[in-house]
Amino acid sequence: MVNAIASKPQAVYIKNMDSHLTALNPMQRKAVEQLDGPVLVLAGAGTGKTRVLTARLAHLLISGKATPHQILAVTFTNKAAGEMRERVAKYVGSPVEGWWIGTFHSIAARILRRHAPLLDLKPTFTILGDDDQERLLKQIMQGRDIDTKKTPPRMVVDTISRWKDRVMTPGDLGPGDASDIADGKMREIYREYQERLKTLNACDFGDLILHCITLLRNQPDILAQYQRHFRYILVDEYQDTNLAQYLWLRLLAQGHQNICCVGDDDQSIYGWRGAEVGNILRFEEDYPGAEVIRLEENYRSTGHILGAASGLIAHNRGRLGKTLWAASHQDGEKIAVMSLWRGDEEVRFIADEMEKRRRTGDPWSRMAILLRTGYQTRAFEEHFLSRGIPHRVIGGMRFFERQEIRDAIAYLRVIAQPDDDMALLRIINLPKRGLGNTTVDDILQAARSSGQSLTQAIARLLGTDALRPKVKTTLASLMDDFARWRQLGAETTHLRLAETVLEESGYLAMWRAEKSPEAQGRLENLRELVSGAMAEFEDLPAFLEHVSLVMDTESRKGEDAASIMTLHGAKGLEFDTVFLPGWEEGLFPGQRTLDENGSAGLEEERRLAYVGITRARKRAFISHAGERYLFGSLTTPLPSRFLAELPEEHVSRKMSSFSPPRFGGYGERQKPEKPAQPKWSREWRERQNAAPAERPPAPKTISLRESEGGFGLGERVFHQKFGYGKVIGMDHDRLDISFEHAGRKKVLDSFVIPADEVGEGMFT
DNA sequence: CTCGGCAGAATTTTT
DNA sequence: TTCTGCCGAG
Repeated sequence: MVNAIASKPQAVYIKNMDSHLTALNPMQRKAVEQLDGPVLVLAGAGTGKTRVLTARLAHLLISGKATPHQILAVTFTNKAAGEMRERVAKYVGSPVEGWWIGTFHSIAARILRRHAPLLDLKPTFTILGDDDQERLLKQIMQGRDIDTKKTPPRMVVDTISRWKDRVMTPGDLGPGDASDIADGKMREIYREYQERLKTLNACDFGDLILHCITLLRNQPDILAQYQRHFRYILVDEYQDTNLAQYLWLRLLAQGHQNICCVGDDDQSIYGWRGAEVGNILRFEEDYPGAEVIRLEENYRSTGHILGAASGLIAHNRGRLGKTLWAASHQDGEKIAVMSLWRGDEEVRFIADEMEKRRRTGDPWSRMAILLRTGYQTRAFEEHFLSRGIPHRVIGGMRFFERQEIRDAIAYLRVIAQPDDDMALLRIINLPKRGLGNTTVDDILQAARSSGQSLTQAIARLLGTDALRPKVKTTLASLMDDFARWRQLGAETTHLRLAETVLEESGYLAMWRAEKSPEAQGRLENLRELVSGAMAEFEDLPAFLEHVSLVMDTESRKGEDAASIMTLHGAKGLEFDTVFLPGWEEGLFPGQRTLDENGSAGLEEERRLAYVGITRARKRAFISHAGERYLFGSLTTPLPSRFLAELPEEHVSRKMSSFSPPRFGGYGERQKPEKPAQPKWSREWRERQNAAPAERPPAPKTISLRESEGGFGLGERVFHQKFGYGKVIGMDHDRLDISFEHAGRKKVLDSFVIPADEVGEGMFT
């Protein structure tokens, strides 16, 4: 049985026996060399965490304490796992295939497949993505007459996932749990959901860990095998583990307790999806005698950046406490805190600043805009597009989550696993075949009452008169198609198969027929799926397993482009120049977080701010606007409280001198005059005055244009809407301007500024 | 069954 | 503002 766990033993050739220890600082070296017993490595941002992790792995091998197969190394993301594999491969001459380096979920799935029958599953069980989960739950809810409008299935999915994170089965729920959701029927829904999963021979992501725990708890002999087998355990991003993952690790580490967890409590930003900072805070209690090693020497950022970040995070309670210090003795530039009048001005300011940096030789790829929410990206994207700034929006819709990709995969799933009902349901009427809700419900009904899968039920119904003739013909032909494709799959490559299926099913034709601009992109994605993603795998089953676990593909990299992404997406990355816009109350910290999670939520937001600042190597710009269009209406947010928490000695606060327009804009309906100072300016000042002495002074408005009419004939000016132009006439406060692109217009002088004040001149 | 129109909502995200 | 999902009409 133990041999079943390990794949075939391989010889390990070590390159450069000691190279993994050179160039480590004393603390890093300790973290690498302390191999036995529980170790917690508190690795602050930029302190060389990955390097320690891989060096430690190499050290285990070199010291002869373990063979590759006896080490379990767990990460959260495939990206992190991939990087670890890659780095380890540099130390070791053999390929790292078959090693136990992977994500929690992929390793759990691997264990689970070996013992599936013990959990009432077939080893071929499918892993449901969240859209499958959502559709399944929606079905269940509708079957129980629960209004899916009042209770969005998404919410139910999340609720169940959170329960699974906390290892709660339907039986563990008290009557009070989530009684406010779904008419208080959550417990029954959850129970039915689990039953349906079993029937479907499927697991969701939570189940992978949960079933594993059940297995290890109920089968002491199997647990003992794994405990013996994994002599050393390494865990990355420990602060992100949830209760289930924590227990899973505990089970495996019991006994030898050779577990090394690396993490940073200050970078715990996934509480909302079940991560328990408590796991890392409690480590020493959980593993008595644990060695705690702090990595505090930061190799990434300048002194000012670290000072500002440290000062901010110091406002959090309940942290283990670390003091980052800069390895370089350079303080660098202070963090620039920018107060701007309007959201669009903020966008323009950042674009200006980026272009300026670009002109001095900084590549775009070393600049990033980090945002609290996804929808904030749009404004930047649009502006960058119009200005020709190369950029990349990271995050967004991932490749395997795209509709067309999931559809195509559903076809392949039905071919590989005829009983995969979720997949069949997805494409049964796609492209439209006249198999609508009524028909599908009938079939579902029939399948459920006979305990068969959909495919089986359809086969049976085709032999009866239960179906309308038209429907019967359609279904028969669809089933014939699948039978033919399965046959084809045995004869040709999975790539060829995929092409044929997409073509013959009419799926490609469906998109070709659509005239929308996206349709073209969808076809390209499908081509990419076959020639790119699928081509990397041996056969269809291998590809499908990968797909169910991995929702990520590397989009084209290597091109020089600035990054636009959420703060969450930026964790683990670094850039020379980082822009952090939108630091406004309600947005960052987000209103909803505050409402729902109170001070714990606030602290997590603050950690997010900390993560953002510490992404910067050389400089950071933090900004907020006094007015911002949000969902179509104008808001006047206050500056984020985090701005006031930044230590004064590490920031320089600047304010836009661009006079706020008193009207909506040229040619538009005139709005009533605004107060001389925006709301945020006054209230912020009040807050500053009320605050203790160490609070920063209120930002000063220095050079609001003294008076109107300061323009001269022939002067080059800039207008927010019309761009650059030359003054060719004046009449009191009205200027006659010939714009370079917009032509000749008459505008109020308060709408334009001298062209040379655009960009750097905009601030004092 | 399909399509068009309208109402309502709109963090953060991995596996 | 923009997207989604639902309902009603054909």
